[in-house]
Amino acid sequence: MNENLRETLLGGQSFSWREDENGLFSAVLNEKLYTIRGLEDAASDPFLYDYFDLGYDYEKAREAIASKDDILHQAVESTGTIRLLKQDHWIATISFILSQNNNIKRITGLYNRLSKRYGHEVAPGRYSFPTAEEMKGASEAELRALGTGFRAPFILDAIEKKDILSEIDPLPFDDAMAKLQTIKGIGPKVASCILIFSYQRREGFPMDVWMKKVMKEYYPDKDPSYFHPYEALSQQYLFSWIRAGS
DNA sequence: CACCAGGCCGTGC
DNA sequence: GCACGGCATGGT
Repeated sequence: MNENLRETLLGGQSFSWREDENGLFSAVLNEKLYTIRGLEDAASDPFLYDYFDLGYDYEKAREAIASKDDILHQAVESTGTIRLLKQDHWIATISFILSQNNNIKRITGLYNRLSKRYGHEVAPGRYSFPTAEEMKGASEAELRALGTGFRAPFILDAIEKKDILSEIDPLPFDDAMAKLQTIKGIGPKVASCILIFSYQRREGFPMDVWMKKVMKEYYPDKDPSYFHPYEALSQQYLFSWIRAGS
């Protein structure tokens, strides 16, 4: 089994995780500090089993994607298995609002500053990401002071409209996309990330600056439906591949 | 100094 | 409908 846990956890779908000098991954989730070395440490924990989507056959998907065309074959073979995490709706929403016109390193920094400021300490020096309720009293000036910049009013709007997040699940994909985009600062790219990495919608295909490059160069006459039924996973492999230098 | 980062909003046509 | 500038901040 060739799993690329580092790419899954630190490659841009979650900003909750960090890797220490011994190769251990840790994150505060579900009011607990989780520390794992590999997926085998997650299988026995019900929360992590769900979070890591362990019930899905990623090996089968990987093979299906790799056999689709030469580019996908290269992309898949360039890395180990990438999974689609099942993250908390609120955390994913704020995370990807923070992600716009930003880079992974700085997004992670903002995530941690919000946690320290509005969350609570769960283990020494480790803070939970704040719930919408915990962020309720935040002001725009305060959020800007933490470095969120022009995204500050978007976060405030998300707090205001947090109830939307519990109404997404039953909706068809396009309706779910549209509903998420009623929150300021959420456009098509951010909405698709939220749907994939929190609502298990595998038909999402986030188009960021990297993926626009991939599509223009390798799939000029194609659109995301070409990758059906593995849109999201194909996108993850292509994203990882192009970002690593193809 | 420039340009970029897992984009979106407001405006103008 | 599409094109464009602006936007906070930190890194290269």
